[in-house]
Amino acid sequence: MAPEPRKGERKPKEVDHYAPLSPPPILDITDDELVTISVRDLNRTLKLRGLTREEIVKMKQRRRTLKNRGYAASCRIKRIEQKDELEVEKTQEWRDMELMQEELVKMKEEMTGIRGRYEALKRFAATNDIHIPPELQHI
Amino acid sequence: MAPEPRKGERKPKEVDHYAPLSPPPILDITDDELVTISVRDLNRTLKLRGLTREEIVKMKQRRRTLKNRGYAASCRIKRIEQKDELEVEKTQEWRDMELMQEELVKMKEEMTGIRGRYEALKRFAATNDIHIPPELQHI
DNA sequence: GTGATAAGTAAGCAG
DNA sequence: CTGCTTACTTATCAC
Repeated sequence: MAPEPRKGERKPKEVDHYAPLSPPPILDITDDELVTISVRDLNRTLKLRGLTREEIVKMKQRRRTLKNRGYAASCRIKRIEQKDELEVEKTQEWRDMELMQEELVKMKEEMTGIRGRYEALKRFAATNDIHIPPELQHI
Repeated sequence: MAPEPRKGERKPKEVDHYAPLSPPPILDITDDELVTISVRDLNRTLKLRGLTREEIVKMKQRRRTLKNRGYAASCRIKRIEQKDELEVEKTQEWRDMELMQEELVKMKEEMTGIRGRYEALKRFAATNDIHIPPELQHI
């Protein structure tokens, strides 16, 4: 089964907004390469090709934009992960609460039982004229 | 105390990207007015001013973008509200859990106490040769 | 057309 | 400069 598309989902970018149709790409480097290459290597390549200052600035900006694209993606991922985490924690706490509630109920029943027997014992003592020490008489 | 600015906060939009510097605004309407006016009224005004088809399309697009800006804002607000809600619920559950835990501890202490007295009562009976009915002997 | 949402772009802050 | 986060823009989807 396909992973059901989300609501406003968009296809990943295929065209490169930063490579103007004319003039053609000044360096002929893919987005992936440009965003991966080190600044040092990029500068060297730029210098070797003899790009103008303006072209260099454009290439740098294109690189920055590509980086930003990645940052934005990880930021979104992080956000939904945190939300999922919160929900998981909530569910877990809810389960713990249920368990505790059960334990509490069981204990209350046990308490009622023992209280009953304790009272019965005292009544038994009373009807048989047995004198119980005072420290054993309450509740 | 100022409401501490958020991390990547940006100034709200002041300039209108959709009103090109030249030629000047084709309709001289503010963003707020444009996004508020009804489609019917907008169409009437557009027709009255005798705008070209292209200008009308541009104006419509500007309106759509302004609307989208609002949608995006409410979407963001909704998201942070939901997150806050989750956190509040988590905190509340945590509090409830604490209370329940306390109650459980108190009950366990009470139980220990009553068990002790019950046992003492039975020992008292035993040392005094009192015969307790079998249904009152366990625990 | 309206509203919502995911992805992408740009501004601004922190390090 | 890098990385992140927010506001904004755009593409899409549902109604």
